This record gives sequence, structure tokens and C-alpha cells, in this order.
Amino acid sequence: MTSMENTKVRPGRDGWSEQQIVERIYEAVMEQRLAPRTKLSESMLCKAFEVGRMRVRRALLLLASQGIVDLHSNRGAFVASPDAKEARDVFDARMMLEPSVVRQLANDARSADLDALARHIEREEEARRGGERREAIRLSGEFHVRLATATGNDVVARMIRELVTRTSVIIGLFGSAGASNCAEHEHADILAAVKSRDGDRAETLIRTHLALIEADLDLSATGSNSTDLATILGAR
Amino acid sequence: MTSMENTKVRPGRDGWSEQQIVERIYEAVMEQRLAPRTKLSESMLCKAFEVGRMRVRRALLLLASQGIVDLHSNRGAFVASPDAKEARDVFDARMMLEPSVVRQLANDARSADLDALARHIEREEEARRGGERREAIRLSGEFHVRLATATGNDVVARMIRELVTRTSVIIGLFGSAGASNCAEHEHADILAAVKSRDGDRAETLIRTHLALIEADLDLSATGSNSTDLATILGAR
DNA sequence: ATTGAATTGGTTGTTAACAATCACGTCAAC
DNA sequence: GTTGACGTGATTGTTAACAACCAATTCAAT
Repeated sequence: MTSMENTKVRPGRDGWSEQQIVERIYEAVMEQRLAPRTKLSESMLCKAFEVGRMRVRRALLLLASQGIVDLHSNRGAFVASPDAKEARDVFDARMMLEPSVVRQLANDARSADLDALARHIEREEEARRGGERREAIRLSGEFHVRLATATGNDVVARMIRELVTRTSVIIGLFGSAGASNCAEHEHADILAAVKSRDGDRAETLIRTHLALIEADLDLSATGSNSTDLATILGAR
Repeated sequence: MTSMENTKVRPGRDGWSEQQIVERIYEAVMEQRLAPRTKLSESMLCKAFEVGRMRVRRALLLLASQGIVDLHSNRGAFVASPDAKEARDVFDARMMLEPSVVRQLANDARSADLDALARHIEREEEARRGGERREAIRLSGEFHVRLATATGNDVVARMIRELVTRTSVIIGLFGSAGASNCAEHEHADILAAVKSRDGDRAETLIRTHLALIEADLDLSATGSNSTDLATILGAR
């Protein structure tokens, strides 16, 4: 029952609620259909979602407050383009949260949730086998969100959801070609460790999992701001 | 012609910027001058900060996205009133993040930051000795934020800032009388452990510190929603 | 007197027009 | 040919008026 869920979504309205707009952009970013630095102009979004500017601006403000979108004054909204430091910060944050998440799940996860996670992994592998790259990427990230959701802690779940989405942006910027394919058996292994109530193993597995994802990035690449120019050409 | 002559419009000249408004409300909540369920009407805030409704609404949306404010459709904005579950979720999240924070600080904190933290604790104890209750409460929470900031990880720092502020609301709702006074030597002890590079001890200390704060709450109290009535009396 | 409905006042939600700013293209000067 | 300034177009930021909605009050009926 976080505060945002109290803002009710009114039924039967023309257009989409700002919550739905945020959701759609979230998904598009996670599927890497929206590349970093893509401009999200208000008029375009207004026509796309068939809503007034107000809804769009509120949605963009929410996305900006979560680091998914950068707002430049008088210039508009763009899909975020985090620099290498921000990327490391995001991974460090995940490294703090997610081991605790799987450890807690190993202690007291409900079997129904574990079954749902198993089904999710099944869908993941289907998408990967079927060559549906976007769906596979999205499901791969969503697995981590579902792990967090299974703990029942809405606060942590929301934070991890945000971090996972930002990770998608980061992979899009710094990722090598096959960076997102590394999670072949790893998700299944993590779930197996949780199911066998082996918290230590689950924690270790997700640590190495996250480390592998980060290791596949090239964080020395200049993937970030145009202000890098000022930095590079400035005092350095 | 060109805007060179009289720099007519500067950001935040007339009135305050939405960031400043958010900041002020943040502080007021942390100092518990704004009680939970306090109504924050738009017109009141407009007059208080001398800005248009747009700025106020954006600020309220940001605060709502961070769980500090609840937005009820067509009814207005209120200081959040989390229920017991949300309170536990917030503490669990802090319990995941802050031990890692102090452990990391014990590993590689810069001495300048540690000195700044020591000075902060000094101010804290001054305020407490001087009987400045509000200032003491604010500084006590801010200590945790500064710990996170000292790691250099902006992502984690922002999350902890949000969690600490929500904790202030929670203490205001569920706290016993002297709940916030428990941190007599604890902050100093934590800093001492960090300074001696004893990560294990720092981690243990902050764990017990957080546990003590949570233990001083009465999470069985019905401190939460007025909609509890509807819930209690059945589906209305 | 209590209950119920209708009214009224005030607050929020939405829309549209206006003002300001920036990016791009054009043009002139060196 | 390059550089700089200038005008133009489009986009964003802001304001104000309007519409919709909820809560409290008033009034009437039992």
C-alpha cells in the first residue's frame, strides 16, 4: 500500500492514466525499444497516448524522479543516459539489496510464489529459444523484480524495480553485443537454491550473477552526457 | 531582442523552485512539524511559497512518488500516514542498505568525510543538550543520510534519504514519547567502529541501532488510515 | 429529534491560450 | 571557406479560466 497506489485509476476514461503512461515507457525502456538519449517530446507523447499535455508532463516528471528520464530545462525530456559512475552506483545498490532479498526468500518464501517464479523462468527460456529478443530482455529483468515482489516488501520491490529499469538503460549504453544472454541457467540456479532453503548459496549465486552482468559492460566507454565534451576538453 | 539586456527571468527568482519546496516540506516532515495526515492544500502552499499552482502540484507529485505525501483524487494532498506493514517494510529496507553502507565506509572512507561526520555528531549532541528537540530529531535522521552520502554512491544516498524521511513520519505515528532519544552514544559508536576500520562491528552496531529504533515503536497501534473504518466495518 | 436528500461552497482536475526559450537555418562579413 | 550574428520555427514553461468533484450545511420529512 505505497502512497502512489492510493492515487486511484479512474475507470472508463478517454486516454490513459499517467500511471499507465509511466508503465508503458517503463516497459519500452526495459525492452530497449527506447534507446538512451531518445527525445520524448510532449506533443509526440500526447498524440501517442491520446491525452492532454498535463498527463504527459506528470508522467515525465515521475519518470525523471526515478532516474529513467532526464529533463533539460526548455529543451525537453530524454531517455536517461547515465555515465559510468552512475552505472556503478546502480549495480552497487543492487548488490546491497538483492542478496538480502534472496536470503529472505530462502527463509520464508511461500511455495505459491516460488511456483510462479518457476513459471516465469519457463516463459523466459521460451522467449529466448523463440528468438524474441525484446521479450527475453524484459522478462529477464522482470525476474529480479518478481524476486523482490515475492518478499512482500513493497518498498524494496519498488526500489528494485527502479534499479532494474535503470540497469536496462545502462546495458543499452555500455553493453556488449551478447551482454543480456548471460543469464542462461543462472536464474534457475538461484531459484533452485531458494527452493532448497539454502540462503548462503542463493546469496552467492545472485552476487556472481550481478557481477557477471556488470563485468560484461564496458564502463570505460564514453556512453554518457554531451557535457562530457566540456569535461574532456576542460580541465583534465 | 536578445535577452542580454535585462536578465528578466531567472529560475527561482519569484518564489521558490519546486526543488526548494520539496526540500522545505522534507525538512518539516523530518522535524515532525508536519504531522501525518496534515492536509497540504494547494492554495495554502501557493500563498506560503508565493508560487503558482503548477509548481506546487509538481512538488506534491514528487513528494507523493517518494511516499512522503498521499494524493487522494479530488480531495487533495496529505502528509503520508503509513500503516504498520509499510513501517516494517521501510525498516527492512534500511536494514538491507545501511549495514552495507557502514561496511563500505569502514573499508574505504576518506578521513575528511569521517571528520565531517564527527562534527555532525557534535552538533547533534549540542542540539540534544540544548533541548532543541526538533533540530535534534532532524540531525539524528540526517546522520544516516550523511553516512550514505559519504560512500559517494548517489543512488544509495537518495534511497536512504527517502527511507529516513519516511521513518520520521513513522516515528511520529507509532513512536512512544522518548523514542528518538535512544541514539545517545550509538551514532558515535558507529562512527568509531568505522574509523577503526572494523566493518563487522560497524555493521553489527547499526543493525542493533535500527532494531532499537524499531523496537521503540508500537506497530500494533492503529496509527494509519481513516479508511481503516471502511475496512474494519466491512466493505462499505 | 433524527435521518435523508438537495444545495452550496470550496478544492482539485483539466484544458486552452499565451509567453519565453532554445535549436536550426540563413545570411553577411572577414 | 569559415565564423559570427540574426531571424524563424518549434517546443517547452507558465498562467488563467473553466469544469468536475467532494464535503459540509441546510432544509424537509418522518
